[in-house]
Amino acid sequence: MMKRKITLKQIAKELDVSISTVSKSLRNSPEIGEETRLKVQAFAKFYNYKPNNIALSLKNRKTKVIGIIIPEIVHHFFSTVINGIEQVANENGYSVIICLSDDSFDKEVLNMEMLANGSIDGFIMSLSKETQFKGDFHHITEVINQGMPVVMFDRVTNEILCDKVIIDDKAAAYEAVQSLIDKGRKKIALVTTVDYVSVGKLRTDGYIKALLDNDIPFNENLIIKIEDIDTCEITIGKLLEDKAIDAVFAVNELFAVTIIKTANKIGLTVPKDLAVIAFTDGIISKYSTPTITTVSQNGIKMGNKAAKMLIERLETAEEEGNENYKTEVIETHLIERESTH
Amino acid sequence: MMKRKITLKQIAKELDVSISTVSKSLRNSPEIGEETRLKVQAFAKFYNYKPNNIALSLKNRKTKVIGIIIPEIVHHFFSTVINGIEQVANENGYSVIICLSDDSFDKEVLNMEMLANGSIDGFIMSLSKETQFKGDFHHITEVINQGMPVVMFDRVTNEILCDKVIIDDKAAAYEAVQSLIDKGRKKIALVTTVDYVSVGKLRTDGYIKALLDNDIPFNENLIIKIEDIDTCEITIGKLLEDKAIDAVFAVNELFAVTIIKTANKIGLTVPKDLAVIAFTDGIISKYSTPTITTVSQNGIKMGNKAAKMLIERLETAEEEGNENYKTEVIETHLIERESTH
DNA sequence: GTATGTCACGAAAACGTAATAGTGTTGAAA
DNA sequence: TTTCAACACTATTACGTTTTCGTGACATAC
Repeated sequence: MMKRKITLKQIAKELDVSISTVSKSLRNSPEIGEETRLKVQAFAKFYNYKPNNIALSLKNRKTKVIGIIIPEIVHHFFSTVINGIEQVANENGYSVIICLSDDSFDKEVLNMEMLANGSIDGFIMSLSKETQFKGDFHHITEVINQGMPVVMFDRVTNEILCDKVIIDDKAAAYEAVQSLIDKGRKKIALVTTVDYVSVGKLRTDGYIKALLDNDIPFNENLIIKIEDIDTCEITIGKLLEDKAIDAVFAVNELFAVTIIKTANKIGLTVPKDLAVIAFTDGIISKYSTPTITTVSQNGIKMGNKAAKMLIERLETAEEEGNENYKTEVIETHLIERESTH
Repeated sequence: MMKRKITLKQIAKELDVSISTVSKSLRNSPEIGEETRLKVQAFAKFYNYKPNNIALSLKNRKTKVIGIIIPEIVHHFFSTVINGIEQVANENGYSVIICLSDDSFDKEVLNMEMLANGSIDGFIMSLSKETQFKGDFHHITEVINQGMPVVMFDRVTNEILCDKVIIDDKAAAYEAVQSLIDKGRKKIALVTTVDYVSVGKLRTDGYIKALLDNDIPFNENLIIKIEDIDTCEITIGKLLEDKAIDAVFAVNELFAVTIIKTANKIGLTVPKDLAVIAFTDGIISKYSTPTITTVSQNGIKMGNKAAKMLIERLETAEEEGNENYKTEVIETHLIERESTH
């Protein structure tokens, strides 16, 4: 009971050989005679010897660990991305260490500094709201300058040069709004977030472009920006009652489901009176009543791709200066459900 | 550009003192003269010296990292628990490394072995379905025998002696069913999972006990066990049509929402014709139509507690044999919503 | 019989840190 | 003048690996 893991040194002592001999035996070095080699291997197997990861990390100057920094984890999209990252990480012998920024700049910085001191080989991250708001990215520049690769996904910034994985938010929003127009909807509102969240802005752009391309006048009053989900019902109620709209494009499914519930209270039927379409395909859309048409945002693929890019960069001899950073765009598509039927 | 992190050795060389002097200066040792100390500190600050975590881990024989093994992460309850763990871990200077078992025994074993080789100080885990089915826990016994503390949560087993955090599944199920009875429901069905998932069994026990305590005959035909969520609609439909039940207790919210949707199709109104109550308070229950009454299963608290117990055990001098393992029970309560009104 | 080579293994360095145990210089007490 | 302590620093070890470089013993070649 309570037998600490056995080390090379202990094996060496026990068998009365040198540490080098043990190490070489276990790696099947031809330098070691067969008899000794087999003896060592048998002994090691019996005591279930496994090399110590920390010692290996120190020696090899790499940890085989990927650091993930995301705003929150109780969030369908982000946890899906983690799942995607973990899949390919695991396939390639990497572990993932996860830190949450809680959408706080300070926590993001602290966590990154903590992990950057040798704990991981590279970062995969999505920016916190506060970081995007402040526009301060020095902590990211710093780790990159130290030679630690960073892959950003979803909430990215142009101010940092690194690998990125995103969806074409603008095009996807365009497609969504176009689909509403194709179904004969004329007066389409947009329910979005405040502007400093990069994706929010892009989606707004797509919305506007779709309207204009279809010669529908763009009316600023039909855009409402929500900062706090809990107090948005009044704003949404007003939108629905006053503006006589026949469709809403929401930038996330929480907004969408709130809109539907509010509409029902007012006496509007979805989709007859009001078509609703949402960004971010999550679990709510699938189980809401009516089910909600969404722009799928394939988190798994995004995570897969981000992990692949990071590992690729980690494992190719990093000849300084071949930093041809890529931005991968994950394709989206519309999942048609009841809310726009 | 591309300046690797500076080390004690480099500072020592640069300032022409010994490594020890640098180390001691940075830790404000009185052994070092003020002039030298300040000089070193200034230099270190300028070059943003931070001790290398890996080297510290190797030296101190502890990593300040907690390993988390869970079946899946795209899952409201589990991600909430992670959130709870991360909170207190962070407060105490720990990071979390997360591995997913995908409900596979082999992946669980592999991940644990990987992490157990020095990468972490202790485990927080919830058993995979397959592990519970097989009843094979040797991998857990092994890490415990190596002196690595393990805290299990939610899906636990009696066969392993270690700290545990659970909810009183039986009592909570009892309370839920009792509340249905109090509302005048007589014929209450149970929709649950297959038996080898520990929590499923306990919830069934609570259901039965509540019925019997209220002199309601227990009818085995009113219990249906679902193995695969995707093919359950037929089974559920049959239950609703044939058995003339007036309430359902579902062991998770996915079952609950499926039941409601099926009921609607058949022409039953929830809650008038059918009351529905679910275990596991997640995001679906809150946004479903009607909203679903649930037994809250406070994941944050569970994570908090699990992390506290683990850190407590890690940081108290581990005098061998003071293994008075505890099982903490997190209280639950009913969140009344529309589906049982 | 000397030179060369192979075999089988060991010693030591390196990764970066912290702590224990020295070491040389200075000044003061005896 | 000797002795001892204080001071300010250095050397060394240890954590657990892997790897490079040595080295002694023996055999073969010339």
